[in-house]
Amino acid sequence: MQVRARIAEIEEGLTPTERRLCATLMADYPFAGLDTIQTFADRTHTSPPTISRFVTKLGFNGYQDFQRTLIQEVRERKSSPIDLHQGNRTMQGGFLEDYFARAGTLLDEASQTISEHQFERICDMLRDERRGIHIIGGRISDALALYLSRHLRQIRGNVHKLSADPESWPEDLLRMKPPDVLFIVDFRRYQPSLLQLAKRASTDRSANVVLLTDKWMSPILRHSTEVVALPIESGTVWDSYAASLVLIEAMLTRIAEQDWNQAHQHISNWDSLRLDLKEIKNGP
Amino acid sequence: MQVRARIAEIEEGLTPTERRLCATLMADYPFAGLDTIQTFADRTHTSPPTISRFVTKLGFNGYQDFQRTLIQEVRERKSSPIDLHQGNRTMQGGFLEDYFARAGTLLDEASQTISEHQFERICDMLRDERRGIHIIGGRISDALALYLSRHLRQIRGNVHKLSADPESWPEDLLRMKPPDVLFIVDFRRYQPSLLQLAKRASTDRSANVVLLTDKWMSPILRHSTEVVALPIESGTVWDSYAASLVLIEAMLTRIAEQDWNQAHQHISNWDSLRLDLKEIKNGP
DNA sequence: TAGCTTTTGATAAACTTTTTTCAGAGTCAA
DNA sequence: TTGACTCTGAAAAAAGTTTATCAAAAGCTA
Repeated sequence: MQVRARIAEIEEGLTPTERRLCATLMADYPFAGLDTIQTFADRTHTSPPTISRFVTKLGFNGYQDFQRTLIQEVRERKSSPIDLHQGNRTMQGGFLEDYFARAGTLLDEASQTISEHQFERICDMLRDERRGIHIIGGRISDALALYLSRHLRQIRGNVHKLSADPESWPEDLLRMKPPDVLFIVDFRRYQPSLLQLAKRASTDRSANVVLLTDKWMSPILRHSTEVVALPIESGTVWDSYAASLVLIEAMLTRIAEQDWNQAHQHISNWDSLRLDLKEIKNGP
Repeated sequence: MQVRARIAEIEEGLTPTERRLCATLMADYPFAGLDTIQTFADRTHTSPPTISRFVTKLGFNGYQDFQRTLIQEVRERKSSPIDLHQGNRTMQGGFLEDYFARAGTLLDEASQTISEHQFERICDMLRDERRGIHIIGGRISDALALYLSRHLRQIRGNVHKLSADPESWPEDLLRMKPPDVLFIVDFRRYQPSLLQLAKRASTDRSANVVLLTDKWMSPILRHSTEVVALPIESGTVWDSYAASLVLIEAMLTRIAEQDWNQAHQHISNWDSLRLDLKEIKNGP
């Protein structure tokens, strides 16, 4: 309650008209301050200059500065439920239970973040057998990329997992051709090398770049055909990638269900192949 | 959710760049839209005209109209904070929303499955620097094992990720010594080779085997010191490993928080090393 | 009441933000 | 490849918003 506090502090030294401003602001805090200065003036039957002087007295650097501060406050209040949990955690003693609850919240948020349409578009792309699929992740998110590629390979062919090592990327780039898809998982902190890769893939190789990132937006955004930004803040010292995993699973499920016969065929082939290999390995 | 809904409606007819705007807005909804048009353009690496056209397509009467609508939404949501999570649940949405809901259910079940005590015991083991930690997963769950090992390595030393290839296991086994931990992630379908590994590790090398499996119980059960069985049935053709990921994240968080100084030291070292390798930090 | 100070709003200037215009880049079909 | 088309951003124009100036009004003191 930064602004509220400031007002309380200096209210003594204000003029009668300015006190009216305070009252109006408090009555509809903080939204009264989010209108234009003109609207605010009309509502209080004063004039823009009066408002302007008022916020300056409050210590702000103009009306726009004041507004930005208010928005910031609203934004922070939104996330405060999570902070509340943090306080209660030690009291309740249920670290694990609490953590699972937080992850659940992340999932709820995530399902709002991506539209069904976009989801279908991405699935369609990944399902399309005419397209080669190239998958890579950042340092940490690479585990997710790996997960996707392993499973996708069970459903369809022509799936390539790019190595984390940039040395091998030139070859990978050469293998990409127009309708192909480069699926990148990139969470903060973003790696410049991946950005380069995405740039090359989209400009030189005309690949469709699909980006899975967080709300701070990997710079790869610029080179992407599709961008999905998921919540990752767990309210702890570590980010949580639960939403990403679930999204990836949802995609795989969707792709597999759409043409179940084909997918099933693939899985069967793949399984029988595994058995063969195992027998070979185990030997006599 | 007026604006959200409008976006979902017309998303089909949008250009790639405009879809990126959607993603950015959704990722930080609705605050991304409360900045100036210039700031929004910068964040999305586009230009003000693009944003302006976008909101017009959305049916607004200019950017300021758009902003006012967003503020109105915030104002209304403020009075009923619960509806974000509960309200939409009952409304049966599309595939994606449904899938996320199912995953949420899995998490709820999972938090009942493992006791806080057991959780603490496992964390204590993994935190103990005197023990070497050896990690491996089955074919598909290996991605989870990889995730665990990558992150654990940020917190403490002496963490080994075993290769999926049994050829290299003899060496790995030789490296294990009494108080060490072998952390195995094994979901159906279980691999006989992993069972062999677990058996050797526990009998010949006296390692503590910690097993993360599903309710059908990997046969490794017999050789394990600790067993955690998580729900994985998503109600679709594919199993979901969301609960496992969240559990692993919870463990990492717990371990890191417990001795934050030490973990922080590790992370800092690790980060500075990364910076030397010319990687950038991003985000707030 | 006169004279002084403080407060306020009309106006206009300064500034910021948004929209329009226009040309170049890219895409697609023939 | 060409030509028609769409998409995008730079620059300029327009619109909108905020602040500075200044004079009138109000309050206060003698």
